[in-house]
Amino acid sequence: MNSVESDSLTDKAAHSRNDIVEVATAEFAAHGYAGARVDEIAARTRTTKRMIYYYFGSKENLYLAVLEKAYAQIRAIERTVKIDELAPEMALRKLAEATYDHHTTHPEFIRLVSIENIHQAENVKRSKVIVTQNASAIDLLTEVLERGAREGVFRDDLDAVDVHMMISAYACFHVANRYTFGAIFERDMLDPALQESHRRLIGDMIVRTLTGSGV
Amino acid sequence: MNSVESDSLTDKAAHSRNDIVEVATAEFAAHGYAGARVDEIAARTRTTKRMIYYYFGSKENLYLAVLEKAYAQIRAIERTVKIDELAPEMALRKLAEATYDHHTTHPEFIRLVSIENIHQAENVKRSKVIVTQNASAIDLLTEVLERGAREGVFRDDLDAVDVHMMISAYACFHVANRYTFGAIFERDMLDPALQESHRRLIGDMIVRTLTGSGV
DNA sequence: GTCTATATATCGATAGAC
DNA sequence: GTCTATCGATATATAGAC
Repeated sequence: MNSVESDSLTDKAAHSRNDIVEVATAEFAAHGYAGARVDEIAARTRTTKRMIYYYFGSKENLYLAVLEKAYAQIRAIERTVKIDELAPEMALRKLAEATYDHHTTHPEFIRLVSIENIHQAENVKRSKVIVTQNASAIDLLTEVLERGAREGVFRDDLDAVDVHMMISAYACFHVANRYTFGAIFERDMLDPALQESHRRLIGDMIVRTLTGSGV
Repeated sequence: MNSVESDSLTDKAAHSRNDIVEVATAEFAAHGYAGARVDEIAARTRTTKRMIYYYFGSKENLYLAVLEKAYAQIRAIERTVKIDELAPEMALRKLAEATYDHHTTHPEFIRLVSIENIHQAENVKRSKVIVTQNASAIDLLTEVLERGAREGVFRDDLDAVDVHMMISAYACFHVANRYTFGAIFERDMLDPALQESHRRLIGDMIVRTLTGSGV
């Protein structure tokens, strides 16, 4: 009996569950909720379709599990930025870049959000944990904006939700609309050769909107 | 025989086709491609399911017809702006506002674009007319940016596709992510009470990104 | 907990009369 | 061109042995 087989049953079960959720994430992100096939998910795991229903009960519950795991992973985006050590403009730029980096490296998450919006966010609404965890995403932003406003470098007529909206819009669009945009303008927004300039652009956009003047 | 019934057969056929496409647009936008039901579309038209297959041959072809009609309607967004009569900053602001106005008043279109991206734009790619028509969306923008750069009011390291990306991102996000954003931050981005300020914000954002300076 | 086999429902697509 | 009725394929979900 080798080390893998000697795992306890509960560990194996947890592993199976994770395996299923991981494959299901890819499947839902690739084909939408209705387009995803439970058979296909089962075929790509080491378990069977019977086990999916044994663990999750239904396709809908499996989708909810996928959604909660995906949303759980973005809690910590802002924590990588050391807000207090930076001038407000630089802190704001770093926060924008952190969101940009996360979204461009987690396309499945963005696609799941798109799918969820097609269904009017009914599953997100149902999950208390998703809402409360993610609403805190604007806490650090609020801090930075208030400090910048106190110091007189930021305008004070935009709140953190407004700014988060602009940041998310730019970062989401890169991933969510990659294919139609690429087809029409013949430019892959996620081309590695463009990453550096697009990363600079989101910082410019946000900082200038908060600091600049314009007609 | 009244005026309606005296319509020629071809007119009636065209009317039926339009009726089907219109209902199908709502159905696809509401449930995604796989989630949309041909039976449901038929039930909401004055024709029958048999007629849908008679006219369009398949669900996929019907979806393509829906997509082409939706994309055809956005050709003229920029034409409403009298570019030449305005200073570059104001022209740019007006172009951004025109896109914002279009997207926020055509949610079905934005939802179809989201759905199309889930399917990696395979249908948009198949339609030559969609690609060529929409690629021209940046022509006026190019003009304005070049004029602004010549006059020294705009930076010259961003091209029209970059700027179009920022504008589209902001405008699309409002509609496409309305529900998850609303669920998490308890703010409806399309609330009429916010429309004026959000419309001003997209203008600020774009103009300041092009003109301003920032850390 | 895990397998094979199968029930049950639904959906896209079609037959054939008029 | 338009209808009713229905086929055939496929999908979610479950039965029951081990």
